Amino acid sequence: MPKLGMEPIRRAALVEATIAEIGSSGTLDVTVAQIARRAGMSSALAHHYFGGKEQIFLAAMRHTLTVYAAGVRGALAMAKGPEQRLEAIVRASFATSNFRREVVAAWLNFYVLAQASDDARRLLAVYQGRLRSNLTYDLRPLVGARASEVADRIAALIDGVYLRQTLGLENGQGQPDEAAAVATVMGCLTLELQRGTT
Amino acid sequence: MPKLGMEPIRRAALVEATIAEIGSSGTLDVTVAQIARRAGMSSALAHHYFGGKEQIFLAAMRHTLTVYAAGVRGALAMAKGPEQRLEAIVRASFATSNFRREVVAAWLNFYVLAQASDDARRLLAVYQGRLRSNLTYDLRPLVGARASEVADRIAALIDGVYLRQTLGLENGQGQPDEAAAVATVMGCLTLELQRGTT
DNA sequence: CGTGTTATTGATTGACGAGTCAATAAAAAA
DNA sequence: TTTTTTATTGACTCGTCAATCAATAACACG
Repeated sequence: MPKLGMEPIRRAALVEATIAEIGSSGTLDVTVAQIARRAGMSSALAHHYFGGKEQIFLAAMRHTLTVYAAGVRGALAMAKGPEQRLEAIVRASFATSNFRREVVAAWLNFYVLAQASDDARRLLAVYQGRLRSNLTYDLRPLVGARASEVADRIAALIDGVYLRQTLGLENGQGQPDEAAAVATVMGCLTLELQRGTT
Repeated sequence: MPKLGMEPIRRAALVEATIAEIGSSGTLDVTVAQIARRAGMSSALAHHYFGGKEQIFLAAMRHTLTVYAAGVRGALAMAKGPEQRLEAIVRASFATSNFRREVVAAWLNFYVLAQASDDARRLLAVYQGRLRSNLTYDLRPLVGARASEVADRIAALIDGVYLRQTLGLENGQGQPDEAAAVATVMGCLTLELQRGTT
């Protein structure tokens, strides 16, 4: 019984199912049929709306990125001063909406895809650019000329903490430890701020 | 014209070819035939010696890990005192033998595989355990109780720097910047050491 | 020499999966 | 009510690829 206006609903369901399926298999080697089944439709319909497997996955990552960006904006909105803003960025990076097992798995696979797909590479560059720019902006008043260098370090550390989550959860169950992740990064950041402009 | 004692030679060739092939495609989606062709043999022979695709890849990573471990041991051998030893570990992590584009690509895919394959997970755990243990051992006299925390941070940073290399090289050519990588990690480490036991 | 062992491959099998298409069904528009 | 548009799927095509196998060739050894 086809109802109208299904497209956005189907798309959203597929995006969600894609993340879930990658999270549960760990791999990008998920069949369109699997994703579609989880989203409650036939694989033909998935192809109909997205065109192809890679496009489904890119849409999923675009969505993840959007959620992440919104989180950062939200956290920044209520931060006062550079220090608080920096902490807001870090906290947002590990906020529960992004820092779930499935999402982390998707990120990891996204990095892999970025090596082969130009579209994925561009998308990833957007994320990295934004993060870097956000960090540098608020680091400038605190560490001056070192802002750029420190931003790189913090960004790498954030990515590294993500990366380690994928394995830390040996079991396959359980969610990442948000507080520990924030502490790890903030520890480094604090030291950098104490050092200041040198 | 079959010559005897080919097995070790073939195995080595396949291991090397695997890294190269993954490096050039970026993906783990490399066919056994591709690897075998690059190694100068038929795919049947590759199966003959290794049994299956995953085993070929695991052998390649085991080899990479061995080379890495040897590098660390070598660097440690000529380091005097904890500070020098720590720097040796960091430098070895980014030594040219490990820190090549293809090898980094292989690492990345290895992390992905570790989510799905128990063998890969175990192997990765070995690496992480060794790194952590090496770092903690030499951090203890310098930062005392914080050793464990700092080791985690440094290890995450190292992994993060690796991760970022995969994308930094937008072109697909060019090799990672060893000096910059070392500087990034040592910068953090230096701050931690300055802070000392607090 | 035979006989067994190691090396090697072309050809084949069997499975799986992406993407297409024609057909069906319901709602909306005319 | 006919017609068009949107939704939806089962069935099919076409490739690809891992893995197997039977066959061939050279060497070692008694």
